Amino acid sequence: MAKAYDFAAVETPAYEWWEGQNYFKPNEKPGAEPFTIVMPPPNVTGSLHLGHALESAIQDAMVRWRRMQGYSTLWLPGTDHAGIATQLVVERDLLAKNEVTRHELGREKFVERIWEWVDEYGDVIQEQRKRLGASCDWDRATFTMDPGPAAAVRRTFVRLYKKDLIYRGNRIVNWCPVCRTALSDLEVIHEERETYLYKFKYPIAGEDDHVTIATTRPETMLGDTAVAVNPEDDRYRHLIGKSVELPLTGRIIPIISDAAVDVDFGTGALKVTPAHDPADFEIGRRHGLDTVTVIGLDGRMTEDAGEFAGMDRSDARAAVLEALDKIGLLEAEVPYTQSIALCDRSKDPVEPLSSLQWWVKEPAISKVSREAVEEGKIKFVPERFTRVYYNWIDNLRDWCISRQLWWGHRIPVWYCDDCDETIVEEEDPTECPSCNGHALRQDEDVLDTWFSSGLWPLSTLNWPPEEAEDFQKFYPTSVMECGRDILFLWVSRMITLGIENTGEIPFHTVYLHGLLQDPSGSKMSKTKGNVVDPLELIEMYGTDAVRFALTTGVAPGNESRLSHPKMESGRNFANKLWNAARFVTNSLDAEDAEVDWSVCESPEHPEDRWVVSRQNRLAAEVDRYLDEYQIGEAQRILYDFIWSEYCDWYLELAKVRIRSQSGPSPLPYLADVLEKTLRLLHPFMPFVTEQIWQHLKTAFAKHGRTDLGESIMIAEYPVANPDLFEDDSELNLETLMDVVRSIRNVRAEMRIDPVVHVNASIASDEAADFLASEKDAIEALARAAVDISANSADQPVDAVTVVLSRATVAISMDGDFDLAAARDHLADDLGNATAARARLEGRLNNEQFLAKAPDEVVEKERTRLAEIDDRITRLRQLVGAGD
RNA sequence: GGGCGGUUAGCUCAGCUGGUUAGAGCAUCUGUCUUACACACAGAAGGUCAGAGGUUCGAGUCCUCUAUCGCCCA
Repeated sequence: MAKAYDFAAVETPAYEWWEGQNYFKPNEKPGAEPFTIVMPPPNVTGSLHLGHALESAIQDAMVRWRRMQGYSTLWLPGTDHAGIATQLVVERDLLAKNEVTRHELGREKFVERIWEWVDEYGDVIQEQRKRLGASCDWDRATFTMDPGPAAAVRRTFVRLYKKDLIYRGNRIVNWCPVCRTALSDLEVIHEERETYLYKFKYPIAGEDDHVTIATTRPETMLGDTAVAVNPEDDRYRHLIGKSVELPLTGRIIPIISDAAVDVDFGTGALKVTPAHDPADFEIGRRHGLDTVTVIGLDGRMTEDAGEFAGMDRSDARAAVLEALDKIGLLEAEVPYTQSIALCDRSKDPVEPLSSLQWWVKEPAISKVSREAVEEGKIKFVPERFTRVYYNWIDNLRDWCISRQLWWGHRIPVWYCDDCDETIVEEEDPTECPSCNGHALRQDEDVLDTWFSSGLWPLSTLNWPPEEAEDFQKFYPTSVMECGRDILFLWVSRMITLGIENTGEIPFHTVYLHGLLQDPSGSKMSKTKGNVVDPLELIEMYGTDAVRFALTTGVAPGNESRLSHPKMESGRNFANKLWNAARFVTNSLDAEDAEVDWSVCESPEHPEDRWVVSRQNRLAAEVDRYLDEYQIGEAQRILYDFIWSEYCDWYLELAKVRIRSQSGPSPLPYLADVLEKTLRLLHPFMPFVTEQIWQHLKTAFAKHGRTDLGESIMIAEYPVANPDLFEDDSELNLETLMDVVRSIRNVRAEMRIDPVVHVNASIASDEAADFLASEKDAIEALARAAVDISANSADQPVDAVTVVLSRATVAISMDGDFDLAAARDHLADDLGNATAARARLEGRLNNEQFLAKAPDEVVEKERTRLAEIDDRITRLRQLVGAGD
């Protein structure tokens, strides 16, 4: 093995080999329980970003873990057609290359062009994902515009329409003049901006009086069809029933009373623009007001805006203000912080417009989704998202699903021009069922992209039909893992549509990860220019390191910052593991006698018993954490075990025995524990573990062990054997470590040259025999000449003495050293111990504690008290000895 | 306005059924190329767990309030 781990040479070949071996496919073992994750489909136009990397790392870890446990594991990949995004990308490309607009090209040709684009670039992002080690079944990859998903879309639309859960209606929508389409509420973001609240005087018709209204959107006044006041408002009650002369238009509009008017906002008098404000729209409906549309779909003022017609809406705002000012009707401009609605894609202000769109009756359809969660059929990780989800469900409004785009699933609705019949069917109709006419026109619009992604767990499994093999086997899927930012946009819709279509939940667990931030804690975004390309990071640190950095020490649902030190730490860990393995394989290679593997489950030597015990506890803990979806914690304890126990202690201890060739050989444990630990770690760091495992396999084979199988990724995930948990060995090794550490500490504090050996006299009541058996180890690790006795009375007085919980260590050496300082240390220790004793005693003298605390806790405290008493006795002797 | 979070070492964060003296990585200080690893080793220093109340034998952990930062939905 090379001196350092070279990830660059390993990763791509390993991935290709795995894929070629078909390891990513669900196993066909009879009786194997399925485990399925449906990958959130990235946009076809997208390229891989860190969010995908995080998502892949988590999902791949879950999937690899379950696969190794023997589940018939399926991770389903796919891509999303991403309506607006893709249309814009191709539109720009078209303009740049061919200098034609999509309108010049025409719908049919343009859609063809998008398909060409998708065929050419659509795979890029998933090819990139392979670099992350994602073990998904690529043969099952699905695209949301494929015939399968298209059938799912039609089946669902028609079903919902026939159940009266989808309707077409004229309502206020969020209109993006840049994207030229309606948007759902979820595609609108809100941003606080410093603007002005303007106050206008509207003259009362036929009187020499006026009413002052306040607005943040002056240009809409051209479309006002009433002024509304609150019926309880004494200031304006006398005006109700009168009219005002709408400035700049000359229209006479009524003053009406409506309880919805907030008396405290602005002047308390509200200008009502039913065509351009959702609240006004409702007022207009209640009072039968006219609707005057003054802003068009292109964001320009319409003919009804009179002299302002053709102006851009923002120019019109300035012009209206100027015009009103000129005639003395602009009363005031007050600075005002306003939350404005922006299109999530174009970041342009959304224009509320009244228009005819298709809607899903969300409140009605989503009731079952809430119930599924309430009944515990679907669980959120972390659990707090349950409440977030309820809050969302309880405040739902209808979902606008039609989009004025060309790219997407065309709405399966046809209108008969002969008889006005509306036909909603899965199959394209050839004639009107009502009049048998053929003048059929399909609805021009396409569906919201999220409508088809909402069917993802169904369509990736080839539903419809219900009989589809994959659907039968893998639905409901297991875990839905995605960013918490798409809980409403995506997860809730999958739940709703899954239950609506099949009567069954689409997945039993929703695991939501937090968002990634840059090192300073800012959200990563293209506009900020702080996005990091995961592929660059992979080049720098290796895939395993990047995966490790993304998911270790991160709690589910929490934001995390990614930094270079974190990735360095991951890279260093991979290298550490590599080098430990290098030592093990070298040691195996250097051993002439064949290693006896049969002893692995029955260790004799205390060091071996210890490491086997620790390893088994590790396996148990990792299993528990993974069951609880605590991937970060699982990795943390793996890291700790490998670095701080296996490498720092077991391996160093083993060296001593290998050198001296005395006692039972540590080699079988050195190798076997490493091999099992690699398997435990594999789901998180797939490449380095596979590579090392292959080296181990070769080294094992030389010693007659050939049970390792083809690849670590299809090897069995280790299961803890509680029979091998060993409290005594663990306690003994703790004592050994304490002794070694105490000597090292004294050496460092006394600035003793590393080559100088010191003398250590160790006294211990309980552990003398054990420590005596570890004499070689202690001497080697502490660089000391050691003698061990059961009685501390024999220890030298002119030494630096350290009192440990199960031993007293007296360190002496030639030359000068500061005994007084050492004695001060002891006095401090005694002080601390006495204080700790007082606390313990207080607790144990408390009858409430004795009565109410569990027996084992009380017992533990008693043991501690005995230990501390012992310690205090020994400390007193030493402190006294100096006097 | 409604909802959900965060506040733990200099920095970034773990700490999920309440139970020893609260942990890690990075940074810092001291020493070391000790034959697996300087992407390393050994040692050290560093915290009133935001604040105040409460529940409890026992609170970083549960409850209430306050401060402060953030996110989501209107």
